[in-house]
Amino acid sequence: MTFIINCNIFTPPKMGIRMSEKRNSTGCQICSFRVMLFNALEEDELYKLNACREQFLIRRGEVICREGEPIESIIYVNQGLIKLHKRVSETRSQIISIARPHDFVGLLSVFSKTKYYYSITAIEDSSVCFISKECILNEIRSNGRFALDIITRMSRITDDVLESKFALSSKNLRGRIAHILLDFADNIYNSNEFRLPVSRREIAELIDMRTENVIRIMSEFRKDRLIRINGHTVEIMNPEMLRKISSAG
Amino acid sequence: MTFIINCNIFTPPKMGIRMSEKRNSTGCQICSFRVMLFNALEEDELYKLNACREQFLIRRGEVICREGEPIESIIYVNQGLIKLHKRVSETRSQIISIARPHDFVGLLSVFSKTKYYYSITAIEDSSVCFISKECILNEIRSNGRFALDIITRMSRITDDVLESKFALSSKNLRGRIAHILLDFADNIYNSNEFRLPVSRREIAELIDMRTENVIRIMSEFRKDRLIRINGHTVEIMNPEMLRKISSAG
DNA sequence: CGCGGCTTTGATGTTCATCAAGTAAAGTGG
DNA sequence: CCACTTTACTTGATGAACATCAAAGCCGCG
Repeated sequence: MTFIINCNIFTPPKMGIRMSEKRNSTGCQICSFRVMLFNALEEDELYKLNACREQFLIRRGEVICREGEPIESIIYVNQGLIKLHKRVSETRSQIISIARPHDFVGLLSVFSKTKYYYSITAIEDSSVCFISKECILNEIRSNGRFALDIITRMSRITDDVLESKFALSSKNLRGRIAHILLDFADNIYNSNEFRLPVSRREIAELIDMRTENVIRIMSEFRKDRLIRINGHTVEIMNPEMLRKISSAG
Repeated sequence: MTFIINCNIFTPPKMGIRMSEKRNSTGCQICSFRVMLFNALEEDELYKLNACREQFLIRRGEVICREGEPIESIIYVNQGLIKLHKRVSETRSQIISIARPHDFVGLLSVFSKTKYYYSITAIEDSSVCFISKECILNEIRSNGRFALDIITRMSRITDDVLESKFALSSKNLRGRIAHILLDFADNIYNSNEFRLPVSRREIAELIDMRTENVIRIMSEFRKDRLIRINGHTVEIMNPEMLRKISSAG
C-alpha cells in the first residue's frame, strides 16, 4: 500500500487545529489511484504534477476552506469523507454534496470562479491532495489527452450532482430518507451496516428537510423494521422495501 | 449582419415538420458571435470547425431531439430560446433549463453520456448550429487553449445551473415566481416588459410548482400592482418589491 | 455538576398540492 | 368560415404534507 493513511495513524480529533498535518506520501507516480486519476500523463508529467501537490491529513470536523476564500487549488480526496456546504441564513446551512475517495472537489468551480461559494469540511478523518490551479491549467494547455480526461470527469460530476438533486427534489420526505440511507450503504460504505458520518441535522441539510422530520421518519422506519438504529450506527434490514419507498417517493 | 435569421423569414409555426430548414450561413469565420465562442481558434482551425457544423432554423414548438437519442453533436444557440426538459411521470414533465443565444446545449453531457437524458424543444423560433462531437473532441486533443475555453465554459454553465437550482429550492412559491419573472426581464429580454415565451404550465415545470399556483400567485402580484399581465405579455411595475420577495422567499 | 448541543416526541399552523368546475383561447375538420 | 374539440387559463374549496414551536431526555465536556 502506497498510502500511509491506510495505516491507523489517526489520533482522535482535536479542535482548533486548522490543518492537521502535512504528509509526504510516496508520490503521484505510484499512487494507488493513479489509474483512475491521471492516466493520460506520462512519467515525467506525473513527476511535474507531483511537484505542485501537497498532501494533508484532515481530522473529522476540521474546516478545509471557507466560503469566500480564493480558489488556489483543486482538492483530490484520497481517503475519508468531505462535505461542501453553504450558509443560507443566520440559522441554516445547506450541504451541497459529499465528496468521497477519488473525487475532485472544486473541479467545477476552479475554472470559472476565483472564490469558493461554499465551505469545505471533513466529516471523517480524511487524506487529501491539494493540486495547484496553475499546474492543472498548464497541463491542460499542453496535453490534450489530459484536458479530455478532466473534461470527462467534470462532465460526470455535473451529471451526478444534477441527477441526484433532481431525483431528490421530486421525492417526498420518506423517499428522501430511504434514498440517502441506500446511498450511504450502496455507494459509500458498500455494506448494509455502517456508522452515519453525519448528524441528523446534517442529513436534513443534505436532503432539504428539517431535523425533526429526519428523526421522525427514521423512527418510523425503525418501527416498521426496515432499519435498525443505534445512535449513529445504522443497519438496513429491508433494502428492497426501502428501494420501493425511495422510488415511489 | 451575418445572420440570415435576423431578417424576418419565419413563417408561422406548422406542426409535424421535424426539422425546419437547413441553412448555410456565411460560416464560423465571420460569425458575429465568434468572439465569444471560439476565440482560441486560428483561421484554419475555424475553417475545419465550420466544415463539421450544420445550421438549422427551428420553429417554436418543434422538437430538436428526444430523451434517449444518441448524442452526436453539441448544439450552439444562435438565436431564439430552447428548453431542455424531461418526463418525470405519465402526466408530468420538468424543465431542466432554458438555453438562450450563445449557449451550448449538451456541452455537459456530450463527454460523459452517449444518450440524451432530456429532450430539447424550441420555445421560440430559433437558429442553432450542430457541431459534431468528434470534431470537438479532436480539437480539444490538439489545441490546449481551445480545451481550456471549453472547460471554462462548462464550468460556468454548471455553476449557473447549480446555483439557480439551489436558489430556487430554498424559496417559497411567491419567491420563485418573483425570481423567474426577474430572470426573464433581467437576463433574457433586458426589459421590464416582455412576452412570456412559455405557458403557465411550463413555468410550473421550470420552477417546480403547480400550474394553478403559478396562476394564483401571478394574479396576486397583479392585484398588488407589482406586475401587469395581458395574456402572455408581462410588465414588471415594481422590480424592487419583486426583488425583495424573491430574496425573502 | 451544569452547560450546550444533539436527539426525540407531541401539538399546532402554514404552505402547497389536489380536486372540481367553469371560462377563454386556440387548433381542427367539415 | 363556422361548429367542434381540445388545450390553456382561472378561481374556489379541501386536505395532506411538512415546518414550526415547545418541552424534555440524553450525552459529552469543561
